[in-house]
Amino acid sequence: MALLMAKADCSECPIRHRAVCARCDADELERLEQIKYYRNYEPGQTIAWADDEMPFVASVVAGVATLSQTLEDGRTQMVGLLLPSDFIGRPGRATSPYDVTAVSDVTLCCFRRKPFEELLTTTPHVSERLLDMTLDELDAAREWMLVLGRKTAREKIASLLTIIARRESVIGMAPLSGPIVVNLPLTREAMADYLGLTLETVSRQISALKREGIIQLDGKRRIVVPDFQDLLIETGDDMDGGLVS
Amino acid sequence: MALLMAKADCSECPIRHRAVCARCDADELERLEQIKYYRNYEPGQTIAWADDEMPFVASVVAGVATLSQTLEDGRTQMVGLLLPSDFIGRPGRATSPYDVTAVSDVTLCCFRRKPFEELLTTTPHVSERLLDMTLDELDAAREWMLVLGRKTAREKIASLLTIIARRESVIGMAPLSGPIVVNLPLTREAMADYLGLTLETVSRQISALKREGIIQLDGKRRIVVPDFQDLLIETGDDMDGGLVS
DNA sequence: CGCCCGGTTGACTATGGTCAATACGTGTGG
DNA sequence: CCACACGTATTGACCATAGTCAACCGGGCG
Repeated sequence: MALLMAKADCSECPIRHRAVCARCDADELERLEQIKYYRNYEPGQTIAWADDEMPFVASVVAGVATLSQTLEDGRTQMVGLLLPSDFIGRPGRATSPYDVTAVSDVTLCCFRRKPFEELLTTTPHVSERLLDMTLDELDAAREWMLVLGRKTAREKIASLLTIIARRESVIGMAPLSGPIVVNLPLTREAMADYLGLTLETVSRQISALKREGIIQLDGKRRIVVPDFQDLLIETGDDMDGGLVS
Repeated sequence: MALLMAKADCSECPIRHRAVCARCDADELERLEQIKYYRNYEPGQTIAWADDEMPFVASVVAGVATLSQTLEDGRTQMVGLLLPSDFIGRPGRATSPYDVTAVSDVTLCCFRRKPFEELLTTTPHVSERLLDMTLDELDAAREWMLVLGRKTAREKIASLLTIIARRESVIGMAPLSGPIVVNLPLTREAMADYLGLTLETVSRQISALKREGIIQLDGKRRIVVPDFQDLLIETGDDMDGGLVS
């Protein structure tokens, strides 16, 4: 279960060097500490409804959350996967056009909106970092557009697994060669919503990849990849990008 | 054909109040003038290849350009449609992961990379505006993810037309009720690349919408929409959003 | 005139969606 | 302790949407 830290010291924070506060010095950190507070959410809990007021912006400290949009008739598309250090909310706007939902136990480091916006104008280290993070998210969204628009179901599944594997490895859990383990916190339905597929197709394609030995299942939510290169080939991407044997 | 302005005065610039320089005062504008120069491109011309060095960042002054990604086997996905006032390039990175292509005659207002990056750190009005524009693009990309992942071919076409219509109306050419005219500068193939479809499917769906009287063609690149509400219904979106009667 | 490019249309196919039955795991209550 | 129910996942049969391949149209230009 999620820690119930009252107001942990920023210098101890697990996302200290990757979140919006990454470039802050001790002085700036102190100003952030003034306006921050933690909140915890349980799996399945809604953090914010689309177009509702959100009194804060926040960093994900632990856990996984999603951003998603839903059409009138129920079709939904996930548009963001929020892992630790990712930022939630838009400065200068009190509502988010997306539903924000906790997928696992989630801990947020929240900042009251108004003071945070003031801080943005007075603290270049924060606004610069936020610009950088936003540009990264824009690149990620555009990469995802390629997946949604042009890849086959099998390639979509492989792409999702490689992206989660890569992000886990950045967070520092595993190297990206040899057999690796991917903890995917998503249900089949959530994967389908992310990939623009139905949950049946997701299930079938995962079964196919398993049958062919490209992945192995260890329970429903843990996937073992014996050879990451094999999985990369299935994504349909340029795979010469980098390592030569 | 595109104007060949040597170094027009910023205060005369058609995108003065919407581009990255929108919030600059006379003083800041002057510093921008120092490092700017114009470049023109012809339809079909490549402005930048993916992963090649770009010595500048730029604002689109006139014309239409696209951002796109291509897989090894030739499948391509457009990930951005650049209209006047849109920004090209990423500060802090010398290459773009996308192909940038002129679709019509294009005029860019270019800034040499290094001086522009220095300006970013010293001129909050520019960096704030850039953050805002980037957040807008992120929202647009995410809206597009919904189109790519969850909409039918017909809904995709309708969505593209409404988006272009909306952007043209912002630029100040037309109201959004009653019969409106959409100038779409894209070939069927470019539309297909944007929508994640084949050009045949684009052609068929446009024919279907025409047959049903929702749109009329005036030449190949000009579309008349007799009733914008009818088109909105075809997008599959929430259409109660706003106007009552 | 004839070619080329962009567009349209048709016939057929394939990929992924729909609907439905079945399996599996976990927590609840008799 | 077992029975059951519920949520999640798998699998199958069938179908619909969009993709493929190919023929044809029409305007502009050498």
